[in-house]
Amino acid sequence: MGKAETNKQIKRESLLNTAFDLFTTKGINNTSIADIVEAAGVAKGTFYLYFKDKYDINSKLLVHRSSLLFASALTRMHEMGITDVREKIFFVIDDIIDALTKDKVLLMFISKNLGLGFSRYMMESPAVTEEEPFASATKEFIEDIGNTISDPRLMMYMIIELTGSSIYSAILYDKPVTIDELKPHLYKTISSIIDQFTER
Amino acid sequence: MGKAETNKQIKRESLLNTAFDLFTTKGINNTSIADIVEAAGVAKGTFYLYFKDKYDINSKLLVHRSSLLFASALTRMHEMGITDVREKIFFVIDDIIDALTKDKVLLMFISKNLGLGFSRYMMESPAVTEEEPFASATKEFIEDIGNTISDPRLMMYMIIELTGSSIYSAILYDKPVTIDELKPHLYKTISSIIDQFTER
Amino acid sequence: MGKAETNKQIKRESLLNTAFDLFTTKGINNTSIADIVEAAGVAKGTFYLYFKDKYDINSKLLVHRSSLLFASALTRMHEMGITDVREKIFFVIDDIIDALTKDKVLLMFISKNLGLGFSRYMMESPAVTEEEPFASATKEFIEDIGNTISDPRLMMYMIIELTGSSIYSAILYDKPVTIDELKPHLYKTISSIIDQFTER
Amino acid sequence: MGKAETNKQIKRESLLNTAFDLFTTKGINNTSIADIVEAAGVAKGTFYLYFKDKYDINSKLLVHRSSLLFASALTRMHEMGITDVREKIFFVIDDIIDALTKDKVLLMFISKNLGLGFSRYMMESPAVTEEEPFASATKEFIEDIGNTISDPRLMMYMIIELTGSSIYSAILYDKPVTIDELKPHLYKTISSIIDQFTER
DNA sequence: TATGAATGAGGGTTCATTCAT
DNA sequence: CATGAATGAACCCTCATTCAT
Repeated sequence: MGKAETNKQIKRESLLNTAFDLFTTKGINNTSIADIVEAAGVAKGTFYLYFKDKYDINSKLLVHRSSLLFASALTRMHEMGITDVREKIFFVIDDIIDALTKDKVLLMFISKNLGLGFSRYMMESPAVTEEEPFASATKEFIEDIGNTISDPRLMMYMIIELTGSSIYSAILYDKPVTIDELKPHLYKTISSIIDQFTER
Repeated sequence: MGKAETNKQIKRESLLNTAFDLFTTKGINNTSIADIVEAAGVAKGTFYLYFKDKYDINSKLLVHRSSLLFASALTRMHEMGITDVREKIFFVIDDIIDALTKDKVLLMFISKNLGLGFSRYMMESPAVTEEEPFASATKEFIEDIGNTISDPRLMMYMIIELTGSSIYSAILYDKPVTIDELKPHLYKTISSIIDQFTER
Repeated sequence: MGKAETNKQIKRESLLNTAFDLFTTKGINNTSIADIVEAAGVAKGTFYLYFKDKYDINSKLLVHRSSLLFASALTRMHEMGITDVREKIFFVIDDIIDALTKDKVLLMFISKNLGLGFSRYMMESPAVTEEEPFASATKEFIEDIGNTISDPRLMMYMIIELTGSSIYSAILYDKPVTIDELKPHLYKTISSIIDQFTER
Repeated sequence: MGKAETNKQIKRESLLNTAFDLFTTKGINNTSIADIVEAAGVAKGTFYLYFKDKYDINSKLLVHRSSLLFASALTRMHEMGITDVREKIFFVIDDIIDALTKDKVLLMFISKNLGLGFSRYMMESPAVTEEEPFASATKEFIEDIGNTISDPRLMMYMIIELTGSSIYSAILYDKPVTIDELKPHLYKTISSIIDQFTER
């Protein structure tokens, strides 16, 4: 609780934020630890008190930022009191797309790191995430929709892969169409994926 | 044509193949030019007679290897004498998935380089590809299906993104399901995407 | 005397013992102060309350451990009530060899630190030793044998150098012979050294 | 033979000599590779073309310098046409002591590196020495005296250990006596060691 | 063309030491 | 007395690139 403890958190946060800025601006390969500490205003040795190397800080950033993204979408979903499964899925997807449209830097950061395999990270490796709140929220969501969906994990995998990979270029470069032009087709396809997995 | 000319080609090929092996084994970041020339059996200076740096050799590899993949699928498609558009699309997708299932190293190499944005590379940047045969084949294919498809580029974009991102984990890790378990769902979804874009 | 005083001694001892273990295991060059304090379970700053640096703790260890070795040999010698000079010398040498044969780690530690020049340390530098009991015991011993030996310091120098340097490899590696095979030759040579210095 | 090859040797020699000077002046622990290359007038990277690290250059120096010492003593011995074994041994010992008395820096360098165990290095590890001429010369010498000596290796071990450890302090500090005062006693002792091993 | 020795800037990492708590 | 976060100098080592041969 003391002043020291607070100071530590400030240093850590400062390093995280600075690293995020530099990684998204110059790329992780062109960012040196010297760059990070200089911009963060701490000594070089201090970096190593908090992180193993720049890949460590990078993965911690990734977990933290993308967890927030998904968690806040789920929170809002609950606040809305939505009950229908299809509506739930669309709400979450839509919320995340909106957030990423507003925060293109975050979109680039997440895309570069996850590459193909967006969902692997989101759905499987709780060991990697290490963030209990997020992991449990994801699990809960999948169990929740499991009542009406035959294979909820596979369905979410397909939806997330399709969405994650197709919105990137649309949001950032309006290519091959703008995100607003893409959405109708995307949602129609998602809808048909849900159909496939809905028990009749 | 002469012996010298041949020797040059041998050196170039040797560097390309060696670089591919090292990049896929150790990753491009952990591969130095010293590593490449040593394994290829040429002198350090020789490298610079053929390539600008290791990113240059990497992008040339990417273009070459993935062009072959797509071109050979199209060739086989023509050989089969398929006329139906839907069948054409399925044939090409299936052929590429088969090839990548058999050559996982190539799958990893392509995935790591393209990340999200598989289709951007395949459909758009002729400047990047610089390979006429491949670029024209792609163009031709898109024009070909344009007769029955309302927005062929967007449709191919969605199909390729969905396919490219979802098969990676399935082929390499059998996660969340094996490629054989994924295929029925993938093809059903592709089918519904084609439906969306088919003029009635 | 109080509890605080005791606690201080515990910390100091803990640091000394930990340092000994690490120095003999990893070598002094590969042992950092961070290593020592971590293993000893004290804070970094605490180290500097007791020692100047790792070379300080090393030399204090050396003095302490080798003093004990020699002092206990002399004590046992007195207990035995030996009177003959030649017997005294052999008893002390034998006792130390036995002790070092049983404690090879200590042998390595002393050897590494003293290198050539075993006797310089034992016979001369009272400034380095700073340990009165040990210094006086040595002095007393030399004076004691001075009655029958012409140049007791030089004689002890030669005996100690010969012994100290030849037993190391024999005890640790059985090279070029085992310590038991070496002993007869060693003692015969020591005997002839004593002869040289014995007044007739 | 070319100019390049010569230049390489010059660089290597320069690094070796510079390192020797610095190691003997400042000690190996206080000498950085930056110090060495700066004094040698080459770039940092050049160091690594010839040596693995500073311990590598150190051990190469040790082998080279001490080989020369022993080899030149043997050469002179042969030139003298000495036939008596006892005389041979005394000649070699005397020659080396003379050389080390004249080159105290070399004496310190060798002493610091070999510590106890001078003879282990000289008599046993041909793998460490890697210098054929020296190794074979040593072997030859030992075989040579084997005709009249029962266990020539053990005898040489004892002589070398006694000599190596006792002359150090005498030459460098005149302690406990000067080298000239030590010699008579040393030789008398060596003589009695030879006696022990001489077959009657 | 081909070579490979030489370069030296640059990056990652360690660690003794300090000092506010 | 004791702590341990913070420091930043120092060091090791790599490696893309050049250029005389």
